[in-house]
Amino acid sequence: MGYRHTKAEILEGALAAAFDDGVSQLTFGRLAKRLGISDRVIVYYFPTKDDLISEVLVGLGVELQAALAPVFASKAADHVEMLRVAWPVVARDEVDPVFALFFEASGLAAAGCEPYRSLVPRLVEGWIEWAGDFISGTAAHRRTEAATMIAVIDGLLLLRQLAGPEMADRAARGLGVLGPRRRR
Amino acid sequence: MGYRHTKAEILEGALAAAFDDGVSQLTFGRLAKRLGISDRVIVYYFPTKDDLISEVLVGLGVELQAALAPVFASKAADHVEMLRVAWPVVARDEVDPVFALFFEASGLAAAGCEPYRSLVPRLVEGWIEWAGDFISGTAAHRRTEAATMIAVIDGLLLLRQLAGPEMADRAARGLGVLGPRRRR
DNA sequence: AAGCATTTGTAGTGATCACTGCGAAACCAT
DNA sequence: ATGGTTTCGCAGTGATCACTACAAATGCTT
Repeated sequence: MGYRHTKAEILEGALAAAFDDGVSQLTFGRLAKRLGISDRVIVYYFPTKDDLISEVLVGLGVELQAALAPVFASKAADHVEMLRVAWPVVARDEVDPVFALFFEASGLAAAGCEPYRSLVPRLVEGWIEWAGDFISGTAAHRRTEAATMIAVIDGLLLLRQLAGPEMADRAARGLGVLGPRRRR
Repeated sequence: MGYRHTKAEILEGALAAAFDDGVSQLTFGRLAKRLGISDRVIVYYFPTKDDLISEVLVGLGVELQAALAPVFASKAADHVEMLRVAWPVVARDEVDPVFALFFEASGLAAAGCEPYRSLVPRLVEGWIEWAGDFISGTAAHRRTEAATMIAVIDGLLLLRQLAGPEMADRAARGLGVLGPRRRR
C-alpha cells in the first residue's frame, strides 16, 4: 500500500468542498473530515491556510481559462464582440459555481480580508491581460476593452447569482450582449 | 449615569467595524472589545449573529438609497440615462467602502453562506424595485432597465475595487457611461 | 537489508467562536 | 422608597479554529 494522499487529490477535494460551502468555509478540520484523513496530512502539503486558498483560486482560474480559450480563438474587435461569444459560455448553471467562488473571493478582497486582498487583484490583472490577447489593436486599447468586458460579465453574472438567470438574460439582451430581441 | 449603550450606538459601532474589517470578520467578541463593553450587551440587543449582520446590511442600504435618491429625482428613460447620473455619485472613494461590504455579502451569498444566502437576494430585489421607480415605462420595462443598470454599476464598481479607479473609469467611458471621450 | 527522507496518525496547543446563567446595577412607575 | 422591568458585567459553555510536537509507518536508494 503506497502513500494514499497526493497533493492533487487533496486539492481536488478542497475544490469540491469549496463548491459546496464556499472558500471561506474551507477549513483544515472540515476538509480532513470530508476526505476521511487527519488534518495533519493537509497541513503537510499546504503549510498555511493561505496556501490552500491560493491554490484553490488559482486552480479555479486555470480551469475557466481552458474552457474559454476555444471560443476566444479568433481576435475580437472590442468588448461587445467578445461579450457576445463569452456570455453563452459563462451563463450556464454548470459554470455558475465557479463564478460564485470568484465573487466570494472578490467580495472578501474588497472588504480587505487576507489572503484575498493580496491575491485577487493579481488574479484579476492576469485575467485582463489574458483576455486582452484575444483583442486586436494597440496595447492600451486591448487592455481597456478586456477590462470592460470583464466588468460587464461580472455584473451580469452577479445579477444572475442574486436575481436569477431570467433577469440576467433580460439585462444581457438590453445591453446587446445576447443578440437581437427575439420573438417567442 | 444612565444606560450607556443603546442599540443605535452598537449598530453604529458594528458599521464602523465592518468598514474596517468586513462583515465576515464581525464577531461579538471583537465588537465588544472595540466598544469597550461586554459582549453580553451586544447579544442582548442582537440575540443572534444573524440579527446583527442583517441589521448592518439593511442599514447600509438605507444610507445608500438616501444618498442616491436626490440624483434620481426625475424619471429616466432607460438604464443608460440612469447610469450617467449614478456613476459619478457611486464611483467615489468615500462610497467605495459601502459597496465593498455589499460585494462581500453578495459573494458570500453566491457561495451559499448563511445568512447572506437568504438575505442578499431579497435586498437586491428591493434595490431593483426601488430603482425601477425612477424609470418611466411599463412595469416590465422598468424592472429590466433597473436590473440592467444595477448589473453594469456592480460590474464597474467591482472592477474599481479590484483594478483601481482609473481602470474603472476607462471601462465606464467605453460603455458610454462617463460621457463622450474627452480629449486631454 | 540497512539507512534515510518522505509521509501520516495521535494528541494537543492556546485562541476564538457564538452564546448563556445568573445576579447586580440602573431605571421607571407608583 | 418600593417593586418590577430593563440593562449589563462576570464567568464560563462546548465547539472549532489554524497549527504543532513527536513518533511511527512507509517508500526509495543503495
